[in-house]
Amino acid sequence: MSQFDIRSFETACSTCSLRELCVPAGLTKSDLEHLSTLVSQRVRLKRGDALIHPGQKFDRLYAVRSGFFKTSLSSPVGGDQIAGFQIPGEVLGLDGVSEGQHSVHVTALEDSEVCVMMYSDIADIASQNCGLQRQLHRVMSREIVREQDVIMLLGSMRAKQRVATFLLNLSDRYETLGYSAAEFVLRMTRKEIGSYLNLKLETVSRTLSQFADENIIKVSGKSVHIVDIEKLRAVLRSAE
Amino acid sequence: MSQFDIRSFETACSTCSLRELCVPAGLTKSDLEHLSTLVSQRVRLKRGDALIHPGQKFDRLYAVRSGFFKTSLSSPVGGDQIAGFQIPGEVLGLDGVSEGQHSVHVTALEDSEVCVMMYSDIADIASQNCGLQRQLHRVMSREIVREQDVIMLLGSMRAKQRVATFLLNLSDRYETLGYSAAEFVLRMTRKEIGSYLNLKLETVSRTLSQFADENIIKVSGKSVHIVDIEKLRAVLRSAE
DNA sequence: CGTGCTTTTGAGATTAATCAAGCATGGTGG
DNA sequence: CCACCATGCTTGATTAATCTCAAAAGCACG
Repeated sequence: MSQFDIRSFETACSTCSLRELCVPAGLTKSDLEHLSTLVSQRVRLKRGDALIHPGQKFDRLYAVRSGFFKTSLSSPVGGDQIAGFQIPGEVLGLDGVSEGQHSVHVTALEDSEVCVMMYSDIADIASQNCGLQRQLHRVMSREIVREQDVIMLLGSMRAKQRVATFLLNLSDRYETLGYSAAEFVLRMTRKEIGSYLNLKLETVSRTLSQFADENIIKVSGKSVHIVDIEKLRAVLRSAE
Repeated sequence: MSQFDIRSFETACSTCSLRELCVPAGLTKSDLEHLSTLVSQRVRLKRGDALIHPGQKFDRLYAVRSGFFKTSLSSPVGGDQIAGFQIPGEVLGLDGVSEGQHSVHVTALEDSEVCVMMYSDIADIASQNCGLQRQLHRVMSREIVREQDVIMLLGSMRAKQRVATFLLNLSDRYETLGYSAAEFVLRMTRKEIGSYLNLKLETVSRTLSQFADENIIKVSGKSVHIVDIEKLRAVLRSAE
């Protein structure tokens, strides 16, 4: 993917503002020194650029440094299904380890930057460094658990509950990053939300309008303001 | 879970009939010697026994040696959602690595046996043995990809396509184990199939009957005979 | 300051859920 | 070994949730 603007290495993991949320989380200072040799480069992407596409050879992992990504799967039935949205601190490319090539499509939804880690380097360093090995396992397992959450979202909820879960999840993750949990901008379209939640875009729009009518949220285009987070949580418990 | 019948170690991985389908797949002979020290014990479970329950401390992984399992998630909305079925050669417990405790429920659907591998042993050995480290990563990544398949199943298919996908997937996996791809016994109830596919049991039953009417399969209770696998595959492509 | 894409909203169609009844199956005890 | 009971399965009729089709309004970008 040589069309990208490649920046030389500037910030070490040990001084990165994301270090507590990203791969370095929980590593000791000496582990971190090992890790820092790992990030071989950074890549900048413009909105709409693909970072990973199906069939692409796997040899590296990415950590989102800034921006916003979507991960989608191409259905054998036709069409794409969005499996997740990634924000800074989250890792991309883990699907490729098993077969040596990627099965997913990863696209930047806004101008973004990722840190590149060669898998061969990771494997080398992990075998010398227990903490880093453990952390790699944790990152992979976290992805397994995250996908289980998506399976539950799709498998056991009504439209209102899906949209509520989606908003609460985004809110949590933005809060973890130090942003407002109550106000944020949706980086994706209604259609993309629908693809993720297995709803049509009209249903997403209607559900958001309904939440607004009930004074749970305020929506204006892509900006969302969660007015009453308890009511939003209550939607999950409601039977309807 | 000390109520289980624990058998002492009898068969080494290197001579296990599942070695090409299980954790040992792709390892060299010397890797295998390392691996064999890993399987500390076997556990037998009776139908209905729980192997893993939510909140349980994570310290080991399991490989299915014989039998049949279901993995389910408890929904915050209430009720359970089945996230997958596991047959011999498949690995259980990977969700626990990230937080040190399990989030899933794993239950035997028939009398079964699993090989137990302590995670601390795995980590030790993997750091000395590249092949095994790589294989562990592959196993975890395969689980990520498997779950992506479930997300797609739930997110982009109609009832007929879901049931067809379910049958084709089971057929493939049984074939890999050396069993018939055309005839097999469903180990789970219609309700459990429905929970996995996000359909009600009546819909599962109706869809199976419909496939039978169209001479795609023969069904008699829990036994399934795939009569025309091409027609079954064609269901996936059909728009309706 | 259009022009095209996204979003909203409405009305009607469709899929699968729900409710309901009877039938098969498998395990149990006489 | 058979009868019985509990559980699981099938099938039908109706209902509810979401999709589809349609039209207009809002926005964003060139």
